[in-house]
Amino acid sequence: MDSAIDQAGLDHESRLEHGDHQAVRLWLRLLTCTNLVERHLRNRLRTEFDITLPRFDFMAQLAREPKGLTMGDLSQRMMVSGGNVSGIAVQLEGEGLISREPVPDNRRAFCVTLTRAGQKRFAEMAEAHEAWVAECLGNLSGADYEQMMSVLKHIKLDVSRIEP
Amino acid sequence: MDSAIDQAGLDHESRLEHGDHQAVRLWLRLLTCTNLVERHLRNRLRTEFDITLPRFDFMAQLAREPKGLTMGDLSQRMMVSGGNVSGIAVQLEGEGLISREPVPDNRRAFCVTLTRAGQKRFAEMAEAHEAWVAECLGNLSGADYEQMMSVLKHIKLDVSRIEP
DNA sequence: GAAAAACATTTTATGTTTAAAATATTCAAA
DNA sequence: TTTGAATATTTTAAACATAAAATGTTTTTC
Repeated sequence: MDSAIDQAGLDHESRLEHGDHQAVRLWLRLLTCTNLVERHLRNRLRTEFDITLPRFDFMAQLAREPKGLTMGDLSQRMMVSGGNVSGIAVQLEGEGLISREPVPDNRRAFCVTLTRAGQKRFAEMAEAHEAWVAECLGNLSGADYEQMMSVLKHIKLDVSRIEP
Repeated sequence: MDSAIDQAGLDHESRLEHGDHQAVRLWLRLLTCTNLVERHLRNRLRTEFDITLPRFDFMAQLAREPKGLTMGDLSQRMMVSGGNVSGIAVQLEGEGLISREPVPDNRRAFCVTLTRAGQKRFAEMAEAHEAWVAECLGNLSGADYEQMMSVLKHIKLDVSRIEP
């Protein structure tokens, strides 16, 4: 299991040399932290709902777009490759949680929506998911929260400026 | 390529509903941001050094432990499973970048070290890598940096308290 | 000192992820 | 209108990831 991983202070940050720059230190801590939370959420989704994080993300995107999304939209919003979305869609369709219908005026595209069953299932999962996230990240002051949001937005901008 | 992903403001955060909690907003922004940087670094390592991020991480761990590490140490520090580390080690050994030698007083364990060639190759990559990270995260004030480090450490503690 | 437990690693099976190639459709000129 | 470019998706191949089983080694315990 993960016990070997969780037990000690040995993680990505252990890669540090004395003279490394601030930026590298921050990056490794950011990576460690995000991986930790992501792994936690992934485990809980698997053990409590028998679903993977990508499938949950897929359904989450659809949940807030009742009109449906195309495969391309989903790929973009989930920030993963098209082939990936394609594979997930086949599985979720097989389980009856989503439906894919042709778009009238564009025979290349599919319109993907949550089925009634998919909506119900997602609602249950979303509630639990939100509580788990709050356990991980909910312990911050309002000021800390605002600061993080602001700095992260700044970083996001910097990165997207590099590779257009 | 990734162009479809990089072009717009549509990403994980687009999953948000109006009433969602602070914690979820912060989590999605954290995830988006980390993925963005990670993808950027992965792409540059691939295009400029023809190496994957996991292999780079593997070598980075060894670079700062000239005495070498066991497979278990590497698994722990990289926060991945043992089987995974095993596969990467076979490849890097095949390329002559690392060596695995038996440990005198424990015939179960291997001592993994960078070869001379591995050290040389890693030094080149590390320099470039540090510059790339600085491009992404180097644009923060000292105060922002300190704040981020502190909040992330706090989150890390919170998460590790949940699942022991 | 033998049996049992713990340890370190590899192997196996399964699944995820990505980039790139393939397929099919739509749009824009010339 | 047919050539070519752009779009939307799926398929493919390779790398990566995990859990669980298998192998061999060390330590504990009785």
